[in-house]
Amino acid sequence: MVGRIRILEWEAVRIIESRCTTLHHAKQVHAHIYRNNLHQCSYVITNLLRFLTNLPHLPVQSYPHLLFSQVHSPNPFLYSALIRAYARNGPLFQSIRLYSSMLNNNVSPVSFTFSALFSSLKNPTLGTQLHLHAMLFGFVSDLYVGNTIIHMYVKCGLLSSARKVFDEMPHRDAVSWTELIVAYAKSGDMDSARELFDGLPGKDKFAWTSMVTGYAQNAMPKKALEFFLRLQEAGVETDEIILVGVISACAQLGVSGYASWIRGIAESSRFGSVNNVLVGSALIDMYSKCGNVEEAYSVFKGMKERNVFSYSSMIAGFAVHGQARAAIKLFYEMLEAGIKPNHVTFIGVFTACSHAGMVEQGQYLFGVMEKYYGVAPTADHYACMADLLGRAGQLEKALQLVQTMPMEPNGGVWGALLGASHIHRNPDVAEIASHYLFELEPDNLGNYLLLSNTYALAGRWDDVSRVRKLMREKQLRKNPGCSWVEAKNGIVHEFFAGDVKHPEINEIKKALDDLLQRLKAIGYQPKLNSVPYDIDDEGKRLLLMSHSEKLALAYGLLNTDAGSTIKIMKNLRICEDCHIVMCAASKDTGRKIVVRDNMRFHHFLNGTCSCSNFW
DNA sequence: TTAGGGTTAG
Repeated sequence: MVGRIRILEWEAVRIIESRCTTLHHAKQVHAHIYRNNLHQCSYVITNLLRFLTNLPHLPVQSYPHLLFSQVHSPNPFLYSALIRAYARNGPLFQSIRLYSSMLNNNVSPVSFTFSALFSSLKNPTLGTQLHLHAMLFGFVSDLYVGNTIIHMYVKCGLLSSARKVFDEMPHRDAVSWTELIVAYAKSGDMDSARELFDGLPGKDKFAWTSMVTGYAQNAMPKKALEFFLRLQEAGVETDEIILVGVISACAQLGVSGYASWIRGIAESSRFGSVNNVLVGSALIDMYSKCGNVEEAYSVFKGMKERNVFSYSSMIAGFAVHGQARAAIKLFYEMLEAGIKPNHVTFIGVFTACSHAGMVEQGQYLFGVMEKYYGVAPTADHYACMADLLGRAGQLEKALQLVQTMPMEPNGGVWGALLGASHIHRNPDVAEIASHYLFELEPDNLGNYLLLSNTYALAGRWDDVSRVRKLMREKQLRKNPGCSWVEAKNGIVHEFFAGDVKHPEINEIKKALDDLLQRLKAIGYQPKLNSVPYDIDDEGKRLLLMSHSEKLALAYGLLNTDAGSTIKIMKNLRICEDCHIVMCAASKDTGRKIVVRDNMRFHHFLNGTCSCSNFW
């Protein structure tokens, strides 16, 4: 008889494994189990639960508990399986209650009990208590339990506790290492991640990927590329996740040479943009950040499948390149394709409206985003609206919106208002915005500069010195302006404001001087009030001449083929005078000039800019 | 029974 039951149990588990793909099937299988009088068998029900928990979107609260309650004397594995079910799909307190009732019924936990408890736990108090229990029952030296405890501490943000567990583990595996490497990377501590990685004996694909994506996510794109090359040398096969990390690194570098290099690698792998929505979306973002929005769109068009990421990246791409109408059009195409926009999509849409002065369109969509599309506006969306109204010159309305918004305005909101006050030279609104900003972001230098420049534009030099003094007291120093330009051999040259170090500086200065003379002949006047210092006009003229983007432009004119686009990147916002010069130079030389500043892209062609002077 | 993922504004 015993043997017969064992065969039946085994048979039931086999049926569970082959048939339980939906809740409906699970119920059929359960009926079969009941008919065969196996519904009290912990082993069979544990397996059924295991499959149920892996099925997505199941009402785990009721059905699994029903299964469980039919078993008269559940064994520790069945308890643990239900604990895991509750830990995964909630409510969490049920899993803790089950654990206590297990102890009360004198059922001793097994290691699986603890890994089930820890797997989804994010409560540090509970986590620490259960860690103690695991120690008392002698399970902390178990590899799985140790790994889930590390996982739990990482989720709770207690990195040092996680590290302590790691250091004390008698046996570790690749999971233990990677879990910690990723945790350090996510916390921004790439040095510790690197240290662990270097000490890892057998570096597998997960570990390599974590380093590449970690560097990419922490704005260290060159390091990310370096590790990608090392990963290839180590013979690790590239997959879509690695590619996405490297593509994102290339996007940050913004250099077209790197872009076409990684594109080639991606397209010649199994993970090309046509079939892989992840790689495709990353490429869209990369091309638009490299200044090539046409290529971004061509990747987008070529994709077989598109999701909310692909659409949102493309919309944001159009937005920062000043193609607002294309962005809005794509937004409506997205809706027609049945893809639900998310909060990021709306940021892109509002940015587009804002840079094109499309106030009514933006306000309309802001008004209906929750009602029609189920996306509740966040403070970030309010920041976009403050920007939209503010840029369009409706500063009072923008201020009113900020003062009546339903949540606490964040730095972005006041920052948008301050930026708009600067554009429209309104020191009064600028003062209100900076009052809050200096509280929220006391060390953000840009805010002090905007306020001081707004005072300067209004000629309020006493206030300028007051803000500058504040900056000195806080020991905030201005980042030097810096620009990069791609020469025709793909090498990137760097220029600082007032640069004298470049080996060809004399030729560059001569070329710039010649250009400015020609531009003056067709009416260019240096915009002296772009200089926020109280110095004489000649000093202002010299300072403007030495701006890094002008040096980069002159270098680009000397070192790129006639007819090709000159691509310049700048770490700060382009100044009004440089913007005028770029416009005029594009007409004078017949060249297309693309400038990526820290805000957006400017496409200069035949005397005009894609931003329509909205930036 | 635990580990790597793309879109965001001032």
